[in-house]
Amino acid sequence: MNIFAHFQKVVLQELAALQASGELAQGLDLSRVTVEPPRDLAHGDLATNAAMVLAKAAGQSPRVLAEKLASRLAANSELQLTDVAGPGFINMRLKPAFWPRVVEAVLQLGEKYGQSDVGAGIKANVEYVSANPTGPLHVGHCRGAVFGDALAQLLKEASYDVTKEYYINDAGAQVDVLARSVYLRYREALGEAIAEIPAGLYPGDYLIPVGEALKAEHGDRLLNLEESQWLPLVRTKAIAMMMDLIRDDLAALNIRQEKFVSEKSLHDSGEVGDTIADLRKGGHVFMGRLAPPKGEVQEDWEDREQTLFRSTAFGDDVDRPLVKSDGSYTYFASDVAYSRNKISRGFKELIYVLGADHGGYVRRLEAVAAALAGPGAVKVSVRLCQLVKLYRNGEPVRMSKRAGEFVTLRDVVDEVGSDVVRFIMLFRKNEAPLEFDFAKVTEQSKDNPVFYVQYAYARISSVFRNAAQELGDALSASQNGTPADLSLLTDEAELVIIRRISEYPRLLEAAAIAHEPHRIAFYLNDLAGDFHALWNKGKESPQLRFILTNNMHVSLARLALLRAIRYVLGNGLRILGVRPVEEM
RNA sequence: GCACCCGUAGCUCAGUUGGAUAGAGCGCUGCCCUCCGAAGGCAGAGGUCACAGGUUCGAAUCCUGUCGGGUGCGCCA
Repeated sequence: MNIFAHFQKVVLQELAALQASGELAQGLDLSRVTVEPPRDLAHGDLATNAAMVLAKAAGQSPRVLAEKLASRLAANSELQLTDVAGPGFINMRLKPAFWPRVVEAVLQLGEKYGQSDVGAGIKANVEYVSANPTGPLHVGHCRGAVFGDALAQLLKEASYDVTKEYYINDAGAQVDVLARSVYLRYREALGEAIAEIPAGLYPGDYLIPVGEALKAEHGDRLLNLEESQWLPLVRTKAIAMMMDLIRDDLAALNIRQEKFVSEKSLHDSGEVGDTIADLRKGGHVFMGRLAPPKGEVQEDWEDREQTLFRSTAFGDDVDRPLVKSDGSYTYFASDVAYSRNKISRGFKELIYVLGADHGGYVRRLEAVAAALAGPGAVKVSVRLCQLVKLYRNGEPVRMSKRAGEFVTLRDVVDEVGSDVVRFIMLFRKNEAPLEFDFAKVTEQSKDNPVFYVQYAYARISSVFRNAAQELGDALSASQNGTPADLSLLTDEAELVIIRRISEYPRLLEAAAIAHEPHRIAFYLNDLAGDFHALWNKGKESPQLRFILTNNMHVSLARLALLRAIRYVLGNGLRILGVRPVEEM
């Protein structure tokens, strides 16, 4: 139940009636007609911009058109009063009897309340994390991981057919470096003294178990082989174990992607070559020269003719090379093949969650999809996540790049818990930098949104524990179908909450369309604030408490409202991937 | 040099994709509470939405330019 969508329909019906009676021109563009909550409650419960949007095309003044529409809306049985305000807004106030229906709808729909069908029938692919399989995830991966996961869930709640995906970069030079690093650990496992890890290799201790696994599997047989012989073996084993490590890290954040695509497999299967052939057929590939990059002077710049993808035809800044000077494919070439792979699996929306340092990739990813699928056939949406700065009691956490001295994702999750990490990472829009202070995020106070929201949920749960004792049978009867009289919810603080709850479906839909899960987090913080305010009123005025043994009807109505609040809090937290807590 | 992101209260940030008198938390000021319905409450002050133009009924939001901060710019992945 989305009351704004509901009354938008009502407004459109009345506009059609005006057209039928000749009071309004035919053939108007009605797509911009909206029904929204007004910014100021004094204006009413709903407002429509219909008159202002249509005035020009209809050849009428906004105020006159608004008056006509308002007088028709005034006859609606659900509306108490309508009036025209400002430049032509129509403000509508709902009859008080309408609000209980919102609460009823929440209680009836429960965990489904707020879900939308805007994405029905749309296959969407959300690719996130996709870190190189060369070691454990570090804190920098946290934000994209949480963002991608929450976005995927948000889209699911809006009925998109979502696949959560990870692209394994297992084909480049960095995995050969990984293999050589592991080979050293293998020799170490066999008893050799390896001293310091040479520069250019991965020094981390997390590779020691890989060396030992190789020893267990092969004994000392690999020692006598040429590098060209042992490297593929070692590499395969190392990548597999690194991916297990990464999957464990993600699991610690309750992230489980359902599809892992290997870059190497795109080469092995011939898809990279096929894709370039496709592009060539489409006239998107040519031999040409690139201008040297501006800015920083590149000493090893070599002007040469090379195989290029004409991405400038789709709005990119420069054309992109597909083949390196040694004849092998570029990373970009396998990226193109991966795009084609996704498109061939039927996805209509390709969502990439990347770090802010990948801003330069947006245009070329859009260009690739347009070239492969045709302009506009597949929607590409790149979400860039800005950096996370770590603090401890206000002091920046220093991270040395030497010798593996970085803060891992696991360090952070182990210290504060996945719920805190997830909520904080989502309590900022993705393109803004984020500060993460270990002290602040675990603080139990109003300015810590994680605590504030979870506390609201826990407080409600606590009310129900007490109510079960104090109200007993009457409570269980009301939960088993005997409806509470919700018209008894008349306090302003209660109505504020019902209004807030009524906005949730609209908010969820907008957040899904905009790919902005942070809106859910902010909404939950607001809803929690409304609830805490109501709770505090009950401290001042005992007659506003939830559990009233001397006024069972009011008490049951308020408990019904609390149940509705708890559903909405729970539903929102589910999108964020944060567990609700029954008690603190 | 070019491209992209950002610029909103003293601080940290929201702002329902163009709506009405721009909001929240912290901090500040003033009252209230010492209550396990605990991990405080209520109220107030605080704004040239970086700046200058433009688009229209209407702009923090869209377009152009300027200033400031961040990120990136072939044969790495």
